Amino acid sequence: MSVTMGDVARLAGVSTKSVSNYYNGYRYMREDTRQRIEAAISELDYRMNLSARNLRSGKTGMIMLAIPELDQSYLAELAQAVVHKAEELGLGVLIETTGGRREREIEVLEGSRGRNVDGVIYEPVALGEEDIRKHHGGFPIVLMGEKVLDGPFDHVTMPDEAGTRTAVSHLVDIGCRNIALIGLSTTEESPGQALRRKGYIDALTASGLEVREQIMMETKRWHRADGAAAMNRLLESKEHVDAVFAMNDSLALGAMWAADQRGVLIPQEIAFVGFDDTEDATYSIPSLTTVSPGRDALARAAVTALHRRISDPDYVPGQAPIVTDYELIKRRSTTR
Amino acid sequence: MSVTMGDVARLAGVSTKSVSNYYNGYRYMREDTRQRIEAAISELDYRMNLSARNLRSGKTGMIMLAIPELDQSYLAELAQAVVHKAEELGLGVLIETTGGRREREIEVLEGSRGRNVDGVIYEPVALGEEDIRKHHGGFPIVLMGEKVLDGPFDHVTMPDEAGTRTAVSHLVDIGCRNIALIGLSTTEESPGQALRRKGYIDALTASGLEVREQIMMETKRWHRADGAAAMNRLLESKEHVDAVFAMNDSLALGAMWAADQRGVLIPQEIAFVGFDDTEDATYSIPSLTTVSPGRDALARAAVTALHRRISDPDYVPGQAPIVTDYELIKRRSTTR
DNA sequence: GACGAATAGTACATCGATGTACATACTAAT
DNA sequence: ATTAGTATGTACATCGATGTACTATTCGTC
Repeated sequence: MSVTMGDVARLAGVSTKSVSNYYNGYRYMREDTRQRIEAAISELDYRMNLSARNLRSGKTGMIMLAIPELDQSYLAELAQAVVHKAEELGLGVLIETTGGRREREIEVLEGSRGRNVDGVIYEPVALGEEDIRKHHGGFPIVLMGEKVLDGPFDHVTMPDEAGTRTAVSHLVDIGCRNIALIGLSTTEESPGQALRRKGYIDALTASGLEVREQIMMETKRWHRADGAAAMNRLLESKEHVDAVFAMNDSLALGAMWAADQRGVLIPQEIAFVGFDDTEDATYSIPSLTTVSPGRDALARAAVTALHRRISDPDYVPGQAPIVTDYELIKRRSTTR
Repeated sequence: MSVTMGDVARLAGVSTKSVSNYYNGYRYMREDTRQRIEAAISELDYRMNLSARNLRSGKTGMIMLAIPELDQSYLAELAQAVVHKAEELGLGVLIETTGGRREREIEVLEGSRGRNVDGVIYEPVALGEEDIRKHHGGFPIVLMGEKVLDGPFDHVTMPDEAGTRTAVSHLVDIGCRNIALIGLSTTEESPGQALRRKGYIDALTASGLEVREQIMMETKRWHRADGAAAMNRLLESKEHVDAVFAMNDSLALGAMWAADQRGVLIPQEIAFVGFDDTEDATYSIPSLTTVSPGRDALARAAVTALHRRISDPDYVPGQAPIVTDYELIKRRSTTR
């Protein structure tokens, strides 16, 4: 059927092991042997069967990235960064989307989605500490998002709380006193969500402002449509609002859009801040002030940690999570 | 080391083949045998070694999606759709980004990126007909984008030319007479790009309008930043322009942003139309008129065709490309 | 010119699931 | 009672690359 290493070896007049050695960069090989092998490979148009290599070596050279969805700017940009970094290390990336649904997240965690990977970078949304401990399938995992438990996992995370605090404080600094929140969960809260909520409340409290439940809006997901819907509810409620902090850029952009539709002047009447610093935020009209959470650094850290965990059997996952730096990017949506 | 099928078989008191049969849904198995096997599996917490299965069966259950980049809304949304459809068919998706670079595209095509996949969905940008014919590595491929050659490939494509013509005609209909184009290539043109250019020129010609090279702007890539830069050049050139057709939504949004920055009124002074109907376009301020190219249908068609090609040895790739339907979505960026 | 170290290459078993070919048991109909 | 299916299960070779363990050759140095 297909060309095997044995065929190449025969043509080159060497053993299959020598061909294998050639591919694996074995040091001790005479130049002419190498050339004969190369000639045989191209003559036969040989391509190695990776399933066989994987079986024998016990590795696949692939990692899985399990995220809620790809069609959200932040996650797409994150995925892109992960793919890039993985490529540098010679790893392929299999992308699995969970839709943030519990049952799918458990499947991924148990490994019953049964993909052939050496390890997983995993962003849980719906699963809590107990679930993760219980369903973990035994393969290397790097968790993105807050450290929810001690366990044999690396954690990489962004400064949700501090970033949010800084963002909300900035709104206070420019004179806002009625700062709405968009993005609370309608169901169970993800860890990152909880921390952003906490950051918001702390910032208000620290500035002596009242925390008003009426202007803390829930959304089902974190897309533009959800932000727009939440903003509409907020405007219809007639609560006084002079600023909005949204839990991510998509929500903020959707909210801005809804406000604009109703003739609200941005930022004069209502200022907006988002979180994530996606490309969209730079080029929105008006451009959006947002928290840049070190997305690339996060992706690099995750892939690097996973790679180390896979290739070094003695590696022990760090107990402290890796936290990236953040920066508040001030743009026109908060320029008064 | 790890639990094998043999261990399960021993515990259940059957042969390994029976365990294998269990996994593969073999019809003839007594209920109590099935239950013993299930019990043994969960007792041992057994997980099948997929490399072994892949080696033996010659398939991997994985397909590759090779696209220029993930951090562009259209491609992210496309990837999401592909992952979803693939999941329905039980396939995993490995994502490889080429950056639109020739050498990377060739690597993918030759299979020297050496990933373990049954087939590839491939969106070439920098490669021409000759390249594809020459470098094709022999595995099933579905090409996205214009049909560049006859060969053992399925093609799925969007109505680039007709969509563009409709979009530009709409600008004429609302009274625009000086319609700029943004998104020409600085280097070699991709097939889709060529067709959009053609659609633009044809629409102008059909309306008796002059085709002016001075207002046909080149961009290096198709991101917002490129659109903004092109718009700035256009505005600085002092050429009279009352509308912009951009080759995709990102370019259009970047261009709109740049125009807004310079105080241009949108759409009164300049109207904008994009292509792709990404989520961003719905929620931009003002919302963007754009061509919806049937993204989901495209993704479904591509995955379905590839799946059939992989699983049915008699399947012969269609000679005619699969072309999706399009629709012009009219929004505020062209409402006068 | 003899010895150890470095260099170059080989034969064969092995990774773990599945296809092939075959052996029973059980049922229903002749 | 015999036959012909149908249902249920097994033994063993096999997929293709690589690790192990071993042999053979070369080289520098005392």
